[in-house]
Amino acid sequence: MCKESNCEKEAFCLCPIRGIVDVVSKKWVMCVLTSLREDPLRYNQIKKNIGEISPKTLSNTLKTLEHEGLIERNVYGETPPRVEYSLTESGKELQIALIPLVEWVRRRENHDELHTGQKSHKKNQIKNST
Amino acid sequence: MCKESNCEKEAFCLCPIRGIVDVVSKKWVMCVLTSLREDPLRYNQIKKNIGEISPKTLSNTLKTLEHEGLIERNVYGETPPRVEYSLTESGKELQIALIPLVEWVRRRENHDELHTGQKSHKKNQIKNST
DNA sequence: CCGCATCCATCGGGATACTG
DNA sequence: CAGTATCCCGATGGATGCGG
Repeated sequence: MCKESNCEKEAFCLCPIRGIVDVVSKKWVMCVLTSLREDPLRYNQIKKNIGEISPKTLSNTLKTLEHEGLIERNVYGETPPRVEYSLTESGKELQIALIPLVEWVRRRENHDELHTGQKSHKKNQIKNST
Repeated sequence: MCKESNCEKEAFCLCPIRGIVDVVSKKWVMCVLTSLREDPLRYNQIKKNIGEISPKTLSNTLKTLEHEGLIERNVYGETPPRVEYSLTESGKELQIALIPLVEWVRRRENHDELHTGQKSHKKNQIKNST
């Protein structure tokens, strides 16, 4: 039994993915992973791709992803220095595992537009009562 | 083209799911959704199921999930008051869409144990340099 | 070019007490 | 029972400047 939600049928418990969901929900992780889908990229290429990300945040994001085994960091001892980031096998498999979620989101957006004429979700979450 | 990560092939871009991933990554969302998988539950039943969650946090979590259309809130005008929460169709479909992710996590945990004798990920992320 | 160091604002979430 | 009100803390991420 999962001790976090006390669900009996552990095979169907969602709690095990809390860890990875914490990771992929970091603000820029999705964008970085998507940027690396095709080819290895260098730090500043990723930065330019995404645009508004600050260097510290990109740095942290890349470290987390490397630590999780989702991307690889390859250093080439050149001057000027050259560092390339690429997806690992695990990272590619993660993207595949996320496809059904992408499709679910797209379906939901379509329903929203059909019923209400606008996208209703995903903006304005409930905020803490301050 | 996705403007967030500038990825050309929008069909494969992960950015669209950032919204829902933000939601499901809230600390207790997975546990709540799992708790509701079988039957409708009342506020304090969910609370007791999960155990350590604070009332404010559970309240906010439920509001967010309701706002996202993933759960339904049913009030029965009784004394003492009775409020039941249940999954909507959309909520059930979300859980189904997450199954590949659950399986990916399980595979990854198995690999970790085979190679290192322990679970290596999901603890100690890199923290901000303070 | 690839970052790290520092400062700062914001936010999610815990603990606890209280109310309709 | 089903929440709200209040206070508090740690973590995240933006902006900017510096270093190898």
